[in-house]
Amino acid sequence: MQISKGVEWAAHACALLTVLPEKKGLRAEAIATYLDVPGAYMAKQMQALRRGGVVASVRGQRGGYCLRRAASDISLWDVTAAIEGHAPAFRCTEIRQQGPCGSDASRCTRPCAIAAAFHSAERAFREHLSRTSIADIAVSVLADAPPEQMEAILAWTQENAH
Amino acid sequence: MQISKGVEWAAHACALLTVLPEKKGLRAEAIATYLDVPGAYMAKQMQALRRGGVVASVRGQRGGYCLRRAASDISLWDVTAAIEGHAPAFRCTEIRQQGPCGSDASRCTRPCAIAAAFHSAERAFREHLSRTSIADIAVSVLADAPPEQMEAILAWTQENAH
DNA sequence: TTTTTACCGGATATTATTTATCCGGATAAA
DNA sequence: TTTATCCGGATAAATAATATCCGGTAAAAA
Repeated sequence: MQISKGVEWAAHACALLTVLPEKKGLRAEAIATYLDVPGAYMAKQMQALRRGGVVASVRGQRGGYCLRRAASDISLWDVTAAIEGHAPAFRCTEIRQQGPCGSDASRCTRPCAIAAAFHSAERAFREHLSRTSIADIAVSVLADAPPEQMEAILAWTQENAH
Repeated sequence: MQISKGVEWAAHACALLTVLPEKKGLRAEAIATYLDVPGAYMAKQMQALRRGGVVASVRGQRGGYCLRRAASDISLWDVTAAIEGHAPAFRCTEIRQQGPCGSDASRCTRPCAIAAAFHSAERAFREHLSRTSIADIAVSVLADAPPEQMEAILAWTQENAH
């Protein structure tokens, strides 16, 4: 039961994009350099974020990525779902229908009690993530940063934004 | 973000063990036959359940597995943790300390905001599973079963219990 | 119009995890 | 002593996660 590290990278990338000047974008390679992660794979995650509607992309020279909505309107669940997909983590293989005492398929209209419990727990997980926005993350990160780091971040983004 | 199917098998196995007569056990191979899953791998999951304190085992001839506590005192989280381990699904790699604007390690006493959000969501997931017991599952399964299936289950367990 | 730069999508390779089997040893009943 | 079972480790195959590369497309700049 592991969450891929692409989710962590994507979340940090979104937090970085919040400090971007209006109407500007950051290249995938620049984001990878900022986070110190492999560029090619980071680019893959950015494409997934785009397909998930989290970020917008501009192609060609002076292209790059920026958030598609206000950071307060993008949740950690949006980011997670974009990278990992919407498929439930618990996969019910209908064991109750198997074996010498298996239930008849026609009788299995209601979901299996075990699957129902896991899906309910996953719903709680999702709702928790849905309540935390990228804006919340960015605020928390910047609140902990000393003034000189804040300046460094702003300077870096100004320098690398397209 | 997948939950291994060993968890599903283990949960069904525990539900089966609830209908076992007092002081009796079921062999790993018998459990596998009942659920119609590979015997060798099912045996592995039963060993994990034992290490996790969920079931007790008796070795030698007429050996087998039985629940270690009352079914109402075993939660789906106990089962999940026994199979998948207690490690959090989200692994923070301290990206905030990396790259050209990374934070100094000495300043990172509080957990990263992203990691904190995921761990909080996971806690909600765990607490949900902790509130569902194997007894709840068993009751729900048996409530849906027609009388002839209930008889078949009881007959099968009587026949295969040691 | 041509060149340059960057995203896009697919193919591919590598590594880790999951799924699955097997075997020798320990244990307890027959 | 024999038989049946769990136990733990080694091993192997299948699947998923991690990572790279390349040809294509789009858009700006020269």
